[in-house]
Amino acid sequence: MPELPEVAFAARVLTRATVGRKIVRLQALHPALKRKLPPAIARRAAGRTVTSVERRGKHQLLNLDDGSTIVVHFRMNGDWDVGKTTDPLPEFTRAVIEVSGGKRVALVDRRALSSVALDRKGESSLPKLGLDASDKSLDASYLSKTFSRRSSAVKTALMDQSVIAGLGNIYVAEALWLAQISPKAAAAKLSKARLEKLASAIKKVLGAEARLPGRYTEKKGRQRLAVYGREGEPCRRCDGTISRIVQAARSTYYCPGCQKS
DNA sequence: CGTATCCTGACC
DNA sequence: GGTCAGGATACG
Repeated sequence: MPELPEVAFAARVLTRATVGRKIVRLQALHPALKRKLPPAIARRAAGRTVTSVERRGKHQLLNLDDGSTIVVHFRMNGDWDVGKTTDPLPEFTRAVIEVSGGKRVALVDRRALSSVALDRKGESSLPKLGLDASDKSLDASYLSKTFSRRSSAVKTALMDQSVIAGLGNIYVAEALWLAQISPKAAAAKLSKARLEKLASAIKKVLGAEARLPGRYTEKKGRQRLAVYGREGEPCRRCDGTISRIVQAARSTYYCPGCQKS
């Protein structure tokens, strides 16, 4: 369930479950997660109080009262399951945060690609992130500035978290369709007018997702996607047919009829 | 820049 | 049994 609106939602769930509470136990259960969070490191979080939860791009940060931070990334499939300490852990639980009051938050991720790290005060395992995709100041001049130095296709540029933090494969496809820009278009060569269209398309796509009930992972949610996962289906805007290509080893869906370079 | 890789389940 | 998956990064 990645993509920014879902991570924003997850961060709110995490806030309600943990802020103001003391961490009783932090533990990675799966070997792949233990590599980044070995038991000896995880134990440092015990006894600390969660002061706040932040989201940066698709990372969730739990700030603790000694200045350390638990940094979580869901990658492809991660999600929170909030329950009581006495509840059985859901299937595919990869890490657990137990807090005072008998609550526990389980990180559920069948692929085990999620990551949890504990940074000491002053450390940061966060990569360099660009402007947050939901930031109001995202506009054509920001896009123009960051695109100018790169030779990549606009789709690849938008997926780069150091350019814009929080955009994933689905919303990039949807935003490009809305803006009528081909994913193959060279990022650096887009006109200011088209970048303006793109910036407002990004806002529109993220805004709509944040407001609507249900998620795109559900059948109902999929219906509002114009191109993602719709190879071979008719375009909603022109008489073209949605095609799928591969860019940077990821699927790209678009309409060759109305999305131009 | 593109490609391989982490990991495991779901689906054809 | 093969292929695919919404992410990110290390590598060539």
